[in-house]
Amino acid sequence: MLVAREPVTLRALATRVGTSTMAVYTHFDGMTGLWGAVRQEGFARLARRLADVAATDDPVRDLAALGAAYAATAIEHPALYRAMFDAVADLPDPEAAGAAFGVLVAAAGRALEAGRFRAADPAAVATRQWASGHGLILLVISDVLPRTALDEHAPALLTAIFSAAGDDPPRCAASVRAGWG
Amino acid sequence: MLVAREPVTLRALATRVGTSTMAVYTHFDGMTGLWGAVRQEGFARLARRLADVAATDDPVRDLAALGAAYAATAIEHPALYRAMFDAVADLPDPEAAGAAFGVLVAAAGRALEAGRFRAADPAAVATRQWASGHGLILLVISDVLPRTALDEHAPALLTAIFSAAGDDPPRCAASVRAGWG
DNA sequence: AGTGTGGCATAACGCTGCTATACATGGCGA
DNA sequence: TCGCCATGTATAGCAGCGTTATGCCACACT
Repeated sequence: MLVAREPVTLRALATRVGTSTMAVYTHFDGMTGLWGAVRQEGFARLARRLADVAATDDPVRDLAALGAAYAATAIEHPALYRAMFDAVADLPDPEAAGAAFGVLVAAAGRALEAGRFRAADPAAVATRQWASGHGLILLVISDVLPRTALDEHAPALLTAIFSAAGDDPPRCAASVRAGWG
Repeated sequence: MLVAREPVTLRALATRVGTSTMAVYTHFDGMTGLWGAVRQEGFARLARRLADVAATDDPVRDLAALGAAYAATAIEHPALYRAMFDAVADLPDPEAAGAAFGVLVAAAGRALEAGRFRAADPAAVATRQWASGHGLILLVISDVLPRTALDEHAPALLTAIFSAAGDDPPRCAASVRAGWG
C-alpha cells in the first residue's frame, strides 16, 4: 500500500508543468498555499463522493455504503488522504470537511428517525464511525495492516458501532454487509 | 491540542546539545536514522506504559485500562505520537510496536478464556480497538475533535467493540467504565 | 613512548522555499 | 490606432536545509 513519495518540490513541480516557480506564488501563496489548496480539493472530492451515495430505505445500509465510499476514496489516493489530515486544522475552507461529515450525520439522523437507533446522538454515531474508519484506513495505508484488513475489520466495526447505537444486531449486520458491498 | 511544531532542524539540534552536526552522523545515521530512533523510543515507551498496566480479574476492564494508558501516552506527547506513525512501516526494530500490540492481544485472549468474548479472534478484537483508538486520538491531536471527545467517545467505542465480541453489554459497559477510569 | 584509530569541528556542495528585479504581453482609454 | 498601465512570468540571488569531505585531536593499545 505504501506508494513512492517523491518530495514534491516547488522547482520540480514548476518544471513539470512547464512554467517557473513564480507561478506558484501568483496562483497560490507559495508551497503552503498550494498544499492548502490540495487538501481543500481532497476534502471537496471526498464530500462529492459521499454525496453521490444514494440514500435507500435502509439508513444503516447507507451508513455502511458511506463508509465504503469513504474508504475507497482514501485507498485510491493514499498520499492525498494523508496530506488532507496533515494539517486539517488550518484548512482554507473547513466547510468542505464539514460537508463530508454532514452527509454521515444526516444518514445517522435518518437511522434514528427510522427507529433503528435508540435515542443516540446522530453526530456522536457519525463521529465514532468516522474515527474508527480513519484509524483503520491510516493503519492500512501506512502498511501496518494489510489491505485485506479493511474488508475484515471495517464491517465488524460498523456493526459494533451501529448495534451499540441501538440497532438490532442481526439486522444491523445484514444492513452493513449490504452497504459495504 | 495542536502544539507548536518548530522544524527540528539538524543544525538547531546540534547547537542545542552543544556539538556539531557530525555527531548526528556518527551516533545515528543522519536525520533519517535519528527520526527512526525517535520513533523507536516512542514505541518502546508505549510498550512499557502498556506493560505497566496491571492485569486484574476483569480482562475487559484491563482492555479499557490499556486503551486509557495508550491514549494518555499519545496525548502527553502528541508530536511524538504523530512522528511514530509517520513512517511506522520502516521502524528500525518493529518488535517494539509488536510488543505493544501483543499486550492488547494478550488481554483480549484473557477475556476470551474468561468467557467474556465468544469465539472471537483476540487479535481481531485488539486490532479493532487499536484502529478505533488510533483514529480518535489522531483526530483529537489534529484539533479536528476537542480533547473532551476522548472521554466522550472512547468508552462508547470500546463498549461497542467488546460487546460485539460477545460480552454482555451492561456488564461490558461497567467494565469499560472501571477500566477507563 | 610511539602509533593508530575513532569521533568531532570546519567548510563546502547541492538542494530547498522564497523574494527582488526586469521583462513581456494583453487590455483599455484617448 | 497608438500609447500606457497593469498583470503575470522568467531570471537571479538569498538564507536555510541535509549531507559529505577533510583535517585535527585525543584516547587506547602495543
